[in-house]
Parts: sequence; C-alpha cells; structure tokens
Amino acid sequence: MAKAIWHVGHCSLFQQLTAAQLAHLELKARSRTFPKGAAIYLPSDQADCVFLLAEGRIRICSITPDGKQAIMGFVEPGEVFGELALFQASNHEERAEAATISTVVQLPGEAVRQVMENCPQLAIGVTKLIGFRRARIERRLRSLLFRSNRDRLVQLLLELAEQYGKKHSFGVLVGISLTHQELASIIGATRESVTMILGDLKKEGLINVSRQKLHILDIGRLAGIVQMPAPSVGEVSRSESTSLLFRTGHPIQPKQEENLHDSVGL
Amino acid sequence: MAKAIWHVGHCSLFQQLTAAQLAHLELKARSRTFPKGAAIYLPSDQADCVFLLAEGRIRICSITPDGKQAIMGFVEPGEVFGELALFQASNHEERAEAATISTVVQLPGEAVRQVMENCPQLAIGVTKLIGFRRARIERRLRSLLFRSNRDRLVQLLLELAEQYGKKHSFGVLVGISLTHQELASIIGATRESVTMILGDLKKEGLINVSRQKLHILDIGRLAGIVQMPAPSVGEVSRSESTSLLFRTGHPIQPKQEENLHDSVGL
DNA sequence: GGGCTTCTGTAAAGCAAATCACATTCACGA
DNA sequence: TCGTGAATGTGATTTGCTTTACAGAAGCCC
Repeated sequence: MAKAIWHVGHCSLFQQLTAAQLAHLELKARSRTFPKGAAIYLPSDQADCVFLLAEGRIRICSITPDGKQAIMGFVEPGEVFGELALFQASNHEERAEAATISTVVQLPGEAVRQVMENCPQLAIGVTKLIGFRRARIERRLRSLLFRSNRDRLVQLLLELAEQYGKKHSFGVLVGISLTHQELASIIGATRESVTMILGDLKKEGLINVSRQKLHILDIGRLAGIVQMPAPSVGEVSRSESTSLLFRTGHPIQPKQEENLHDSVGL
Repeated sequence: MAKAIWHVGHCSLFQQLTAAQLAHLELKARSRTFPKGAAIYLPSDQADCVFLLAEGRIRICSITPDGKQAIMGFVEPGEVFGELALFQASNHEERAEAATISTVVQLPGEAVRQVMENCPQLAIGVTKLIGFRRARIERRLRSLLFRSNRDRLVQLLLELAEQYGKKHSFGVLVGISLTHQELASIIGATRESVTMILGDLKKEGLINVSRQKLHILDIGRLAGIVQMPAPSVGEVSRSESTSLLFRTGHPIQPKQEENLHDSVGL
C-alpha cells in the first residue's frame, strides 16, 4: 500500500495535483501483483478503473471468438492503461495481461473523475494521453491500409529500435525480445510471414537475428525502405518515451518531445 | 460573425461554459464557407485550430504519396473536428475537405486551451470526445485485422443504416448517398470489390441498390453475417448521434446513448 | 439534345499473404 | 544430460483481393 502511494505520486500525470488531491486518490488506490500471463482485465469486464503500471510489462490485446489475436500495444512501467474506461460506460474491448510478472496500481474511475472535475490540469493531462494514443492508432490504421507486410514489419523494427535500442559497435541492439508470433500479432500478419521477411532482411544484410536477439545493422537503409528518416537511438538506457508501440510517422523534434514528456509519458 | 457566435453557443460541447467564457471564445471565432471539394486543412498544415461544422458535411481523409486514399470519417453539422490539433504540436496527418458546400467555425487552439484550464467541464467534454473517437478507430483497426472485405462492407452498411437509416415499408432506407469508391475508401478495399460484393448482396436478397440509393431489405439477416445484433433504426429523422462512422461493436443502451449525447455529440 | 464526365458492372490475370504440413533448433527444467 | 515443448525455418498450395481492361449507364452542363 505504501508502494501504491509512492507510485501514484510519482506518475507524471498526477504530479500537478495538490497534496490533498493526491491523498484522496491514494486512499482509493489498490496495488496488486500479477504473475506472468495473468489477465488484468478482460473484454466484457465491467470494471470502471484506471491502471498504473508500477513494475513489469503489460500486453494489451484483442482476441476474436475464433482465436485470432492481435497485440494492440505494450505498457511500460510508469504508464497508465485502461484509461478509456474512465468515460466509456461500456465494457473493455480488449484484454490486458501481464507479459512478465507485474505490479499494477488500480484507481477507481469515480475517484479519478472527481479529481478531474476539480483540477483542469489533470483533465488536460488525460486528454493529451488519450489523444496521443489515438494519433498512434490512426497511424497504425493507415499503415495497415497502405503498406505491405514487409513494410509494416520494417516500420515496427524501427520503432522498436527507437524505443528499446542501444547503440552498439555495429548498428543497434534492440533490448526487447519478442517471438515471431508476437511480431506478427502486432503488424497483423502470420508467424510464417514474419519468419520469412526477417530471413530476407538478414540475407540483405540489414539485420541480424539470433534467437530473440535482434540486431539492426544498417538502420539508415532500413528506414529507407519505408521512406522514413532513421529514428534516433539512445546511447545506453532506453529513451523516456510513451511506449505502447507505433509512435511512428514523423521524427520527433526536441520541442515536441518535451511536450509529450510532461503530458503523457509518465 | 453573428452566425459563428450562435453556433458556438449551441454546440453541446460548449454549453457548460459561462457567458463570459463563451464570449471570450466567440470573440476569437471565425466563420468560413467552403465550396464542395475545398480543403479545410491539409496534412502538414501547422494550423493550431479546432473546427466546428455549422452546415454541410466534411470528409476526413488520409492520402498516400502515391495517390491511394482512405476516408477516415465524416463530420456532420454540430460536430467538432480537428480536435487532436489542440494538444499535438505536430502537423495534421490527414486532410479535411468539404464533401458538400459547408460552413465551419474556426476556433484558435490557444483560446480553447485557455478556457479548458478554467473549466474542467469543458476539459472533460473534450476528453470524452477524443476518447469516444479513439474507441471507434480501435474498432475499425480490429475489423481491418480480423474481417474480410465482405464482412467489413456489411458492417459499414449496418452502421450507415443506424446513422442515416429511416424505416420504410420494406426494410430500411439509407439516407446518405456514397459512391462505391467512397464505400471502398472507408473499408479499405477497391472500388471493384465493393461493386461485386454489393451485387452479391443484392442477389441474396439482402439489399437493393439503385444508383446511390441504398435500401436494406433484411437488416436482421445482414447483421447475422457479421454476428452482430441488428442496429436500431430511427423512425423518421436520423438519430442525434456522434457520426464520423464506425461506432459499431455493441448496440447502444439507452443510458449510454444519453451519456454520449451530452458529452460528445454536439 | 448531345457530348462529357463520373459512376457502375464484369471478367480475366496476377499476386501477396494465408494456410497447411512438416523438419529443425533451441531453451530449460526434470 | 536428456527430453519435451516452444520457437523457428521452409516449402507447396490455396485464396481473397487487387490489378487491369473494358463497356454500358447515369447525371450534368453547354
């Protein structure tokens, strides 16, 4: 419980709040730990809660009755998720599950709404968060409409490089390990297609894959394929950014980055 | 100008504002009329403005360098659009154009932001609006990931029926005329595919199309194809709902409808 | 009305990607 | 260390959809 309080107070979304408001939220907060694979919420869950990830990694996915599934995004520590439930009276339309063992703080929607009504700063912060993610989804929709499997995969690799990449003697080493199946579920393709495309990219000398370890050799040429500027890659630690995949589109200018940071990142 | 003022005051998003706040907004508002086909804003437009459609119909679309285009949605009178520009420092990623001759009220983002900071109600309203549309885009993404051309088209027809449909002696008459090309651009398919599928549906006795006029004969059976409950269709006038297409998913319960209405609809 | 454009209908050919059906390699715990 | 399940690699086949290439029909403006 002490931990939960700590996390709420340290989440940038909630930092503009007064001590009293924070206290109010923290009173209602509940911290829980989920083993790998456990569901935090399900579609059809009536839950009216917002979640804050303290530790671990959450996978947001959407599953059809006949078993096909797509990964809508990942949530990294310090980020909020399930935020749409705040104002949608309806059920969740997706499933959130712990990709690794994770501890999350649960905030009742009612409490958050109350605070929002008294604190425009928070309301604006939430608006930015939802809007930012909406922009990302729209980009993803476009890429699904207009680009081939190959291009979408390359785009994804670039995004992973930007988010999880570390500079290396040669090229960029991506610090997250995803199976081919997972990559496929993100870009909306089959596992086999991903395997083939990765194989091709390897043959072309653009990347190097060896069992989960992804090494991008020529990020410039890779970016050329999808007609995008090469993303910037952090030196050592991963950049403090707003995850959930698919930030793509334009390179981020310093000013905008700052803007995003104190609005959405968290 | 008098007109602009009138429209701002009558947009449900802005109805919670005090007279002073309204006056402040209205001072900055600018009303413009666009001929059919004219662009209200373009991708790469730096414009920091929110728009309110007074009359006409706006088409929001996204276009690739090589000419392919997708319709992201339509805006109906009384609705706000371009709202993402409020907090995204970046450019628009889409193009808004007048589908018919339209008059829009332009509100500088700065003015809206100022009011939002003093009026949590407005901030919350905007959050709901953006969130509602995000949920719709997510549904659309899912349908693109999981469903065939045919299913997506059927789903679209059902949505059109719900939004623009009027009950008729036999079945439902859809009160909006879209070309096959437009339908195709909405569901992400080619014009030819849409023509074929519509032909099939006609043969199957589900619908009747004659030059722009769409007549749904058996809405129940149509809904069955995509495993959805049949949407409810208004008696005479089109339902006061939040357009922009793709509201799909679940039928809307009375209570939720109300909720949406005073939050997002406008 | 006549000529223009825009929309609709059809059908063959081509293709990207899914599906199916395996073989292989790895990771990791018993 | 060995075995077992998960992850990867690879081809043959199928398929849903696009592409291409037309022809007819409907609106529309001079």
